[in-house]
Amino acid sequence: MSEAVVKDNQKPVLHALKLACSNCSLAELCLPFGLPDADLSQLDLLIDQRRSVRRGEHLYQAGTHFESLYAIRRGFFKTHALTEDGREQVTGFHMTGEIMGVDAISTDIHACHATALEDSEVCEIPFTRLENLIREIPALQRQFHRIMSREIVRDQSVMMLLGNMRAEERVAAFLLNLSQRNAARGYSASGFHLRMTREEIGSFMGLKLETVSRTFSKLQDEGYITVDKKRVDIIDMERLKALLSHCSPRNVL
Amino acid sequence: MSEAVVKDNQKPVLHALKLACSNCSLAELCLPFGLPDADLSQLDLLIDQRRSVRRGEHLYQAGTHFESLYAIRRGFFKTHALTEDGREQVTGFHMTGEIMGVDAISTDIHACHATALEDSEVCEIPFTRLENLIREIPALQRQFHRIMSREIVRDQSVMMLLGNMRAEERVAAFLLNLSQRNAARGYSASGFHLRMTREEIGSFMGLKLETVSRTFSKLQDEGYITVDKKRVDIIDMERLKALLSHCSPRNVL
DNA sequence: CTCCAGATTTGATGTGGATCAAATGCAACT
DNA sequence: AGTTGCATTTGATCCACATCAAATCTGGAG
Repeated sequence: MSEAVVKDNQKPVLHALKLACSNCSLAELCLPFGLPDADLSQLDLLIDQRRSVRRGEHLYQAGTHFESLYAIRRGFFKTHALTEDGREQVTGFHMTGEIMGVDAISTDIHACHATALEDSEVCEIPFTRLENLIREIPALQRQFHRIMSREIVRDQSVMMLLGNMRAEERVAAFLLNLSQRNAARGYSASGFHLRMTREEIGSFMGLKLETVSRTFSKLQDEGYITVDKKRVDIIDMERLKALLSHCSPRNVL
Repeated sequence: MSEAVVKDNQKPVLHALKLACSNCSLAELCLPFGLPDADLSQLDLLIDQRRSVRRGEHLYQAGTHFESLYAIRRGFFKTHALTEDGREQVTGFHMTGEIMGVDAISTDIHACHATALEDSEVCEIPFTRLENLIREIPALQRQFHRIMSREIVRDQSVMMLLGNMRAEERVAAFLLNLSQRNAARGYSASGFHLRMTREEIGSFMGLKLETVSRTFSKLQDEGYITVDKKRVDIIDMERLKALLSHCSPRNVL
């Protein structure tokens, strides 16, 4: 679908305007981090396609052939897998500047689905060409390795969460994690709009949707947060963090 | 500290004999997979140090500076982190041919401890030099990316396990995983010796040690396996796999 | 606007695994 | 052999969360 769009003639103009990593504000969260301008423009050449994905549509599906990584330019995604009996397990939530698809490198097949939770745009990064460029630019190589490693650390702290924490702690950790990631993008750390349903939160955190809902209510009653459907405001950040103090030295989700 | 070890006694002789990736039987599980001989010898040059780690000793500790990855030449390790209140969470078990330490790339600080569960030997791979070599050898680059990606996939399937499965299923999945990895190394898929305690298994699987013990007993009573302290034999592999049939990811669309 | 399917909240009840407790087994000592 | 300290097993009880159920809310389609 988006292939057709790219080939249109007027595209190259938009192209130069919109696609360049060199003028992307997300640079320091994304692949270009730490690159000098000269190298940045090489990265620009690599990303010759952008895709927009409407809310509810998938960016890729589990089982399909892997060719590209995707950097989120705008929007919000979940990655998820289905079990044989049809239940779904959410494996992550992803926001602007984050790279999706690295799990597929090991087998050349996507291990999970990626679905937009709001209207989104991604930069498509052909992986073979990225590997070539990585060999030319040490700083890009280092940043790419960091991104993969960060994903491993992130997954391992989710493992700790699922293995050790009770419901209240899990939800607190989840909210604090969203808060931090919002802050890193220049948005409010204390108030935000949830893009996912209670069920998706529960799936990610190993809880049932009813438990997520009850826990939100409980945290609200106890003055940690206010919740109004998808809107969450953290009222007492310190106390919320204190809920987790005994769970982990550093690696909180 | 490891520098000191290298200096003592007869070590350098063993060195030349045993260190070469080129004659290492683990090659296809490890970094050298797919490399032509010419490139292999370059990899040999990189690995100029081997460390032996006695049972119970750590290979590295969380919080220490990261310099090298480690390939397990012989032995068995756990990686684990401590929570503030002193509980430990096991984040993985690692056997011959596997690479440890990739989680530290993101921050240059080790995110977890690595402790030998039996007397072991590892090849130390200085990371900066590995990155240099990776830029020279595309096949090595690809294999390294696969290894990182595989770790991500592995962690995500543990997340699914912790989020979805009941105790019996978790233990079955754990045993089947060990079985597969043994088989991949040319050992028996049906019978093996557990290197870790019930408590460590429980920590990894999000269960208490008593639950692990009870579940072993239950699986034995029902004819799936036999357990005699650390020795486990899988009696009915098919039925054991069937326990998981409805949990496994369905990658078809 | 109304209608309707899905999302959320809240209550009542059940249960799997945690917790508490105690006996036994086993390896490394002396 | 006896002692010590940890690992394991097994039983009894408890509780956090799942499950079942129902009411309410919400947003999108017509």
